[in-house]
Amino acid sequence: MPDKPTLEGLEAKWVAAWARDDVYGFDRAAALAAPRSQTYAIDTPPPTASGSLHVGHVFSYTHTDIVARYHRMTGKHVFYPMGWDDNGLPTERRVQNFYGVRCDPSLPYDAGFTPPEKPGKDQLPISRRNFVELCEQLTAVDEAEFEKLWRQVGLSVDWGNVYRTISETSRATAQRAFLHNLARGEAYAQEAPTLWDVTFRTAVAQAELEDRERPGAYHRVAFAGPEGPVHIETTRPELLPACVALVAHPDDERYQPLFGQTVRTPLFGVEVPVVAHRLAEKDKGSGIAMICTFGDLTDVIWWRELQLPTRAIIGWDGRLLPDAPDGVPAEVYAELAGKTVFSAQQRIVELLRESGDLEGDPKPITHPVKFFEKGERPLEIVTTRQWYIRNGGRDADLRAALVARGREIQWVPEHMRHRYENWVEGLNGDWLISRQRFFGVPFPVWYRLDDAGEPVFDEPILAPESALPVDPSSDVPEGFTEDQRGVPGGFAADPDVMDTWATSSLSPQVASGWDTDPELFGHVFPMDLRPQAHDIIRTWLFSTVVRAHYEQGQVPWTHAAISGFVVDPDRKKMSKSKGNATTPIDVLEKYGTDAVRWRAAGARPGADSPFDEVQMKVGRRLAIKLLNVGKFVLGSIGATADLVGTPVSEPVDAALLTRLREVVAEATAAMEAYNYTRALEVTETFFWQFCDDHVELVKTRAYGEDGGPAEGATSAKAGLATALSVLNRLLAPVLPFATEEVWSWWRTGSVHRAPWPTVEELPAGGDAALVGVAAEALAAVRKAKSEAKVSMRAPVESAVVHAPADQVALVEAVRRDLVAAGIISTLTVEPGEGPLTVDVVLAPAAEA
RNA sequence: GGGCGCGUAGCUCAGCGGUAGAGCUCUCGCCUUACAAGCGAGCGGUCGCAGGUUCGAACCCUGCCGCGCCCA
Repeated sequence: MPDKPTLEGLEAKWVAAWARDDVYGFDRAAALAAPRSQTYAIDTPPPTASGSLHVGHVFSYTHTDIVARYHRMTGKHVFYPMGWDDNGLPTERRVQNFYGVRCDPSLPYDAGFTPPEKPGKDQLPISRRNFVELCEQLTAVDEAEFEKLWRQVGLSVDWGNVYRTISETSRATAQRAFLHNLARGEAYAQEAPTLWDVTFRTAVAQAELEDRERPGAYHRVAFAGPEGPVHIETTRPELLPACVALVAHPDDERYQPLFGQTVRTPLFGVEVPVVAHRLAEKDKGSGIAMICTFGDLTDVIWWRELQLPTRAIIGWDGRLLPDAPDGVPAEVYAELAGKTVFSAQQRIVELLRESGDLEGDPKPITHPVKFFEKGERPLEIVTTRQWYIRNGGRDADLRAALVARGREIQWVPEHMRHRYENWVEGLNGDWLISRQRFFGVPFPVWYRLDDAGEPVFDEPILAPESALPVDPSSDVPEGFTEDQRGVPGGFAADPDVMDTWATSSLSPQVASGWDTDPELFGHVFPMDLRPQAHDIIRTWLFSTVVRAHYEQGQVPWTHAAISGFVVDPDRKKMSKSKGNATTPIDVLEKYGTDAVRWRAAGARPGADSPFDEVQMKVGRRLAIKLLNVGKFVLGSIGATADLVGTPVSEPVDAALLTRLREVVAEATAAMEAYNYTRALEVTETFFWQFCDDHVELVKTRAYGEDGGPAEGATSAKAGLATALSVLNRLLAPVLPFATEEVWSWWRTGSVHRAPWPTVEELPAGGDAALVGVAAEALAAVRKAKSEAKVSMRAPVESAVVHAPADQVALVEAVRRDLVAAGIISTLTVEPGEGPLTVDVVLAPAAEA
């Protein structure tokens, strides 16, 4: 035990010791030999390896760690893996920026390639394989940094069980699950209009959309009707060549005469029908709108339900296609071809003005526009061939089944269930899982090429499961040779990769060994806990439920614990992109890990909490206090381990331990309910009362200096030792470092493997009410001294306690300690009316 | 527009039918054989507003107002 205990250095010391002693390893054999209820399995969120961790991450991962530590102390085998989400677009972006390269799949692999020292002005095109290698290299570096931070945070994960979403196992798992989905008809490919990000040149899923308010303008444009002009108002006049119909509401009397007739588009003179549909809004603009292929998702619905032709004009790059669509005069379209959407709009507006078909000036408005959440340009809709997994967006029965799955999960807090149900019930399409990107899990699919070299999509060639994982762009399907790749009569790889969520939605399967250790998987799945933040309920949580529903016919976990965000003083979510993120490492070093964890524990599940450095000091103070009281009880007072649990003879000691039974019961119930905040609160409140009142009351007796019978000293020491042992363990999940330090001074083994305290290990014979009465009496004496502005060591000549009749005996019970702690010469106890009061007469020497 | 959550002391939050709580801040004290990075005491609130139910309402019900998040 050090002379002057401090928090500094505890992290380094214990992180190393825990690793050396494998304190947090998962004992597979022992777990499998025990009943399932003795295992606690956690589906840890794999952080985005290419991202950066901020204080918000530290908080939420700490929440999970507190739960894990609690369950470990109750004797369970805690299955607590860590994952890194390194596959996907964020990594591609980081590699592009870090090395100044871009992926050009048409280039050959360069075995001797080394990336530039510094990114150049222009991005250097490199082959897909070289690009993927850079992704692998950089994520490995990033992941090592993450692990270091997590160890410093004290996460008790099993570092022998770390997975990566791009690893061979993850790729095989994702491909196998996909093949199963395909075989069962749960996955399919379809050529369909798709929301498309023109910057990243990839399709995006509904879950990745967000609406952003953007300025726009209504352009009032005249179409030539049978009996004069028909005016529509549109924010996207550049889509005029893509117009296939006009639409109004069936009840709209203004346009009923036009239904079934045709009108001619301005500039292009294309005949388009006027149709009726319930989704047309009478009070929006002129009440009649043009349907284009495609301007927005409503256009897609109209196009599909009304069986309209397709006149696509926007290409993958967001520019107008080189050729006019069928039926649109090429000569008029020619000068628009190749323009961006923005410049095409400008030109069309000029042309409409010249032709007189634009009425008045455009009316500026602000309206919501759909964006890819990671994108900076509005999404377009292009028709492409994509892979989907059915998620209920087009099937009410499936939707209901998935809602029912959500009800099998216990949500913490309960109201987060609504987020899930809202999302599932609002789905309007299946889950688009293919991405036109490079660093991801490829689809294990090839296509035969016909004599014209066109892929035969109807008959995909699937990789055999025994061969997984495969890379169809380098592996060759059975019955073909590499020289047949890309030639007529040969074969071609499916060029796409799966979206990251399509792999991370299998995190329970990946982490639990579905593909590698069926025995383990059978034991730990469904897992006990999915911890995550509320922003990804619609993505990660939902997609994981979908995959387990299909593959295992079960929910993937029994509980979902949803953390809130750490927000800045303006209540904005902390995030790197907003520039308000606090780097965790500085805070951890300034206040110590335990202090930061203490603050994290103060954020209840689901509740956002503001980042406030002042609060860190409070946690730090608690951790220091624990070191100090430990040193005092074990050092100065000389309590020893063999006294833990030995009988106490003094009522004050018995009362303390009986009161502690209530604390243990309440803290345990709270932990079982995932309410670590409440567990800490009751423990902490008791802990400070223990330090400030109980220790102060009994220390003279414990020293054997109060002149009373000698058993009193033994009783005091036994009470202190027992309480310290219990408090040490109750605080261990939140303050792993300080508690381990104190534990090491007098016990063997790690406190984190010690049994969680139970009510049974504490005596029931005391009167818990005595704790409060003793504190009240002591406080009254202290108040007298404080008001007299004298030291707490000032002697008291006489004190007269007026106690309610039913408390007189309790005051008598604490007499011995009260006299010693208050340095009271004569203590009288009298029954009185009202609350307990003490008349204090200070000894003359003490008065000023 | 729909859903969910939240409005309690200057700040952060408990309490969710029976006399308004904690921590921080602030003020005033105190070297007390663990801790001055400490200890003691004190100041501070018509519990968002308005109705209703009840013997009794921060707490239950209704309606407003404000804030946040999710979804359109």
